Amino acid sequence: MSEIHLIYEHKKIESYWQEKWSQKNLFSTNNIKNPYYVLEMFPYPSGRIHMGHVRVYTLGDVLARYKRAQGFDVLHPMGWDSFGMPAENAAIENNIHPREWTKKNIQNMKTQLKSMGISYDWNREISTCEPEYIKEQQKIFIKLFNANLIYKKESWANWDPVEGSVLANEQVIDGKGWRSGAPVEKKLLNQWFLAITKFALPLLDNLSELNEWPENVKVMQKNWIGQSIGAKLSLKIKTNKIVTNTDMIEVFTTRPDTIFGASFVAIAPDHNLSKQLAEQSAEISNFIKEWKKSFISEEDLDKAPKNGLFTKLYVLHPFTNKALPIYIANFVLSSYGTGAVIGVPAHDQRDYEFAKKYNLKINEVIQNTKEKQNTILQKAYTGDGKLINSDFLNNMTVNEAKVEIVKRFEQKGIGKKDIKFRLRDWCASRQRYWGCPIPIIYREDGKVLPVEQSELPIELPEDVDFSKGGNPLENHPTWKFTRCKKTGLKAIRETDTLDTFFDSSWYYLKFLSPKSDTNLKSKLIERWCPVHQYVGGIEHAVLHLLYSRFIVKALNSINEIDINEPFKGLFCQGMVCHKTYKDETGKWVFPEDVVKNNNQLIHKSTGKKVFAIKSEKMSKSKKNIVDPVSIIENYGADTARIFMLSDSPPERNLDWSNSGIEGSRKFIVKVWSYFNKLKLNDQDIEKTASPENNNSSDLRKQLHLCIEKVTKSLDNFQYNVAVASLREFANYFFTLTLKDNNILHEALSKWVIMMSPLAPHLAEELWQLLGYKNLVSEQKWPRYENKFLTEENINLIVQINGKKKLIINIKKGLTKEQTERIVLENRAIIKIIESNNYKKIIVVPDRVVNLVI
RNA sequence: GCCCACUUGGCGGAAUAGGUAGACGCAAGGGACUUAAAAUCCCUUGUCCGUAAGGACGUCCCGGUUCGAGUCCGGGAGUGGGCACCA
Repeated sequence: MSEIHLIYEHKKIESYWQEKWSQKNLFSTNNIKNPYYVLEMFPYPSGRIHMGHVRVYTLGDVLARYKRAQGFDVLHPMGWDSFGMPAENAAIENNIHPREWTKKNIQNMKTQLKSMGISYDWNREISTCEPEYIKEQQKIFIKLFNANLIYKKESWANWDPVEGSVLANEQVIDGKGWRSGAPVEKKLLNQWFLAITKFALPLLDNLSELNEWPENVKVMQKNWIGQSIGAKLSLKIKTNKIVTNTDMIEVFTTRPDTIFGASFVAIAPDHNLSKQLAEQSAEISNFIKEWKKSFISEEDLDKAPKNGLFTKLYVLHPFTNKALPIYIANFVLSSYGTGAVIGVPAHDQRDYEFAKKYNLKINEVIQNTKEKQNTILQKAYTGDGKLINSDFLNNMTVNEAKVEIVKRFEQKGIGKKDIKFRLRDWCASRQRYWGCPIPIIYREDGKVLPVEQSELPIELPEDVDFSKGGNPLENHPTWKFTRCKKTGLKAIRETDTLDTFFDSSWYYLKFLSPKSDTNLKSKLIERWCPVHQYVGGIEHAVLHLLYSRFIVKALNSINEIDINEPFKGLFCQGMVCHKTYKDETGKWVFPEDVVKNNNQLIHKSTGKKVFAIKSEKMSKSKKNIVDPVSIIENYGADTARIFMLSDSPPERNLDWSNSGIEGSRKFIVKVWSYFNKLKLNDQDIEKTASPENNNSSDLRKQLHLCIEKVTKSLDNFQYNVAVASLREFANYFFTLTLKDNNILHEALSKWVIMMSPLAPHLAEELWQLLGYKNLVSEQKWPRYENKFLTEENINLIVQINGKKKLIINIKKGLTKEQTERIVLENRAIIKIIESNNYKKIIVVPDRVVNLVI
């Protein structure tokens, strides 16, 4: 029999089915009977997709297609996080307008995303730089402004000298700009802040309700918010000859129970009192000057020695009336708590180090009850124990003492319970052009006012000059000059633009009304939100995800929205990694330039030795990027998708390998060739629908096992296991033909439906080869039936002392006694128990029998 | 330093409730087809002993609970991530 040599033309096949889906408008929904909102973090339009995008969008698409097959009304939109620095850099470097550059990039990336065959509803496409988006965002800004949740304040900002802009705290990594890598400087600026700290407690508390979020993300947010429960306490300054307008110092402590161990008070160098003292003392002002210099280099903070300067002032201990010296100390932060601490060297490591250095008393007040330790402390003891040397607190536990001492503070009117957070308000000002304009005017009479609703959106001027550096909006000849609509008074526009994290903190709401005004109180939001499943990188664990939660809570608190959390389910995928190589000089080498010669790695063209470094996240600088566009071109989207889903669990890192992508391709071609050989027409379908015979019962069992495994794996985000189960079943049916199995057609049909979320183009092609005229993307997900899974016989494991000795195939459902008899009558077992009388027998019916000898 | 996660063959990884460890794939080796190669197909592949039948060991290390532990508990090591003078 001559066989026609077939070639799997992925380009033709994939574009054909993409066109079909689009014609049928298959992925568009306006039904909200059974809503399921799948969202992947939208990309910055850099112009080219990378493997990280391929992975996250494949994962999201599998879920969207799977849920659609299960009968959900799936919302699966895509848009563009299109404001931000790179567009402005491109404008400066290539003399192209940011808008033009961005639009071109969006076009390119959209084409690339479309070639992946993802089931997006492109009718809902949004872009954060468009007027419709800006308008809604400015409305939100004004709402928050009017509710006093946005305010302006002068503050030390992290100034990135390369970007020429401020950075949020979380955009500073190791004292360097997160994007530019330049050392960050301190600069005093008047900037807009969002009052996220007002929501610190609900942001923290509601984490426990997010039970479909990964635990590690919640832990990161918890640490980021950083709640400390303690007490604040006012201490009276003993002699106040020098300072006239301060006679109390307020301190915050989480260990009020150790109050009797206090031996000093330390204040921050930029504490108010320090500033006042500096005016009168050259020594103090010099100390502060020195501190300011070291303030800029923030590295090795823990290694930095603890320095302090005695102010010659004392406070009075509130209970013993003893005088405690006041120090100005470099380890006290003005930005946390009250900028002043009470030093208890015996029970705080920092205080301990400080006390050792300046010869201050170390008074032990907590006794470790578990281990008897020497009174000569080697380091501070911070654990639990019994209070000693503490007057009325003696013999209490730490927790009892905390409660009691706060009571005493309150009685004396000197302090009370207090909670502090590490979280800082969100600085949302950027001194940049390519961002959402802040809808605020400064009127000539000094009033700071939001722009009138009717004037929205405030758009960016198109004619800008980037050549001068600095903020182009500030430098624009006319844009910022305006008038107050109500009074006609002259006014100047705010020239700062918004941090792009503001743009991305509410975009999931905009998808619900992409083309019209967004009504935050609409039924649409109530029905579709919170997003059922959000998918994205863990790098956004605290920034984007916390800001989004805050925006929703802030709007909710002023009754502008009815939801309280933006994302019900969250999934964080791992990175895509690839081998890296370095040559002897330490320079990165492209993996494709490395060849193996006599068991040594050498550079293809130079012949020099190279060394394999571990697999790392794909990045340009490490030269280990694999371009998805060329992979899709050469292998097809389905091959790329299958590779992305195989082997590694989605939450872990995925190692790119050429053999892996080849393997995926082989699988696809093999399946397709098999279906081609079976090719059917309508009549054949009817023929195969003959009554079942014995031959097919095993196939049916295997099929239902496969359906069960795939369904459960997909439900648990174990996409690698789903692929494995689908391949396992394929290995089984590859050996079958329609002639000898009358339910093969049905089995293959169900298998193809299960393949369709993973490799949708291939699945459509196979569906057609099975003789169907409709689309597999419209089919219902198959159900597994337990009646086909129940087996007549099972393999009973027989163990001796817990070690597997024998497997007996017996009838399922036998009683304990029946099972025991079968085992004890088994010849091999008799042999064993004849020589060693057994002491005990454990029988778990249908599973295991264990003989103890 | 503090907090969290992870550790299973040569590699990526499977393993409802503690009950056949290594599914599925990659790599490797052998064979078939071919003038040859590629492609494809078939077989082998945790380690050790044994010609074999078979046996012993084996899920980072040490200990515990249990008839039975990759899975539960205690201690330790290593890797990765987050926070880091936060009082």
